[in-house]
Amino acid sequence: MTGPVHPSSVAGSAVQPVPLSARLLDWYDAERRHLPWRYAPGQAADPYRVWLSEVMLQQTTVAAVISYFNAFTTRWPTVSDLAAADDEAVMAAWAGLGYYARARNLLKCARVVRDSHGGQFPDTEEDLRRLPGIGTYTAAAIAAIAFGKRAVVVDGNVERVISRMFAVTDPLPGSKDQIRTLADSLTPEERAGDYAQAMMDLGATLCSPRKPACGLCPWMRDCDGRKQGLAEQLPAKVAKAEKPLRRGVAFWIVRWDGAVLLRRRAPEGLLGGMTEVPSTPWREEEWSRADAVPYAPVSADWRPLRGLVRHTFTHFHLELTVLSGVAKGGEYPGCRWVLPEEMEGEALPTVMRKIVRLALGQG
DNA sequence: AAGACGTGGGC
DNA sequence: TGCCCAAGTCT
Repeated sequence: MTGPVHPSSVAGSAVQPVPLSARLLDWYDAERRHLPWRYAPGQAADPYRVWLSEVMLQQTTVAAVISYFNAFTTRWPTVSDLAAADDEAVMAAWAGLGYYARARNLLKCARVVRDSHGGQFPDTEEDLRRLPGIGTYTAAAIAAIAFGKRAVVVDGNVERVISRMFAVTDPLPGSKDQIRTLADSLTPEERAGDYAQAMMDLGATLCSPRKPACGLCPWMRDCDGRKQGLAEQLPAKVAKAEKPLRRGVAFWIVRWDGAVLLRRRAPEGLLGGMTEVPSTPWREEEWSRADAVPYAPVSADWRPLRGLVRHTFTHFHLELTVLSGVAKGGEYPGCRWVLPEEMEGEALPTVMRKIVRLALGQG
């Protein structure tokens, strides 16, 4: 045997090997999943919806994205609508999805498209790459899916598929260039968008991180990783650093009418631009009451709430205790009074909603 | 050019 | 329970 056996496209003696890409596309056509941002074959993709979905899907599961995508496209049907939106409204609509720099860059990008591109997304990877929040992957994905351009689309799924297919044992992220070159070698000229989505779908379904369904894979016979019994162990990755534990004290400040004092976080950095329950900084050292209270935006007769809020971010664990106090009201810099029934519409990230839940539960 | 940057689900 | 993971980007 000199190489992989390819099925023939036509029965007969003139055996034409079917390229790997064609076999993947056949699989995709048969297994095509219906997602709100996906279009029927032959239907023109709306670059706005492609862009929005790709940004939402960065490091985020399909299941988590669907309701946000539907909410955004209903409320802001075009990139011009989004460009005209209030920052606060967009941040509130994004609340819970995570990686909030994406939402800040989403607005920046929409406004650049409006102001510098006549309201139309550019159609080349190079120009897309210049827009805020669009990196190598997203530029390639939009070029391929929205504009049908051949592009080497490499996300985490593709890295997994390719590293298995070619039995790349060097660990990520060092092997990224190698994987990109190999991915390039398989990428066809035709059906660029379908091929990109097919690769990602393959990684998301059959070629999954654990228990890959090799028996159903259109590339089963060609996969070096499977042949070598390595598939499930790939891609290799360098070990991640341990997450430190940080601690903080949050201040649940209630006014006579039940309104709670919330604060706007700094525009950049962790949870940048989002709303918070005021708190001390988060540090590894434990807080004494005397250490913490000077960070409260108001003075009050503090009473500790029962329990603890635990939350894990990408790079640290967080434990928050909560001090509750009653304040007279008034204005405080960067702060607003919000009734509990209005919390829903606030740009409160999940960790902050955990504090709200804890406090309201002891109302 | 490592590290910052969220969250929820699965095992 | 705790760790790994998901359609990455920015600095």
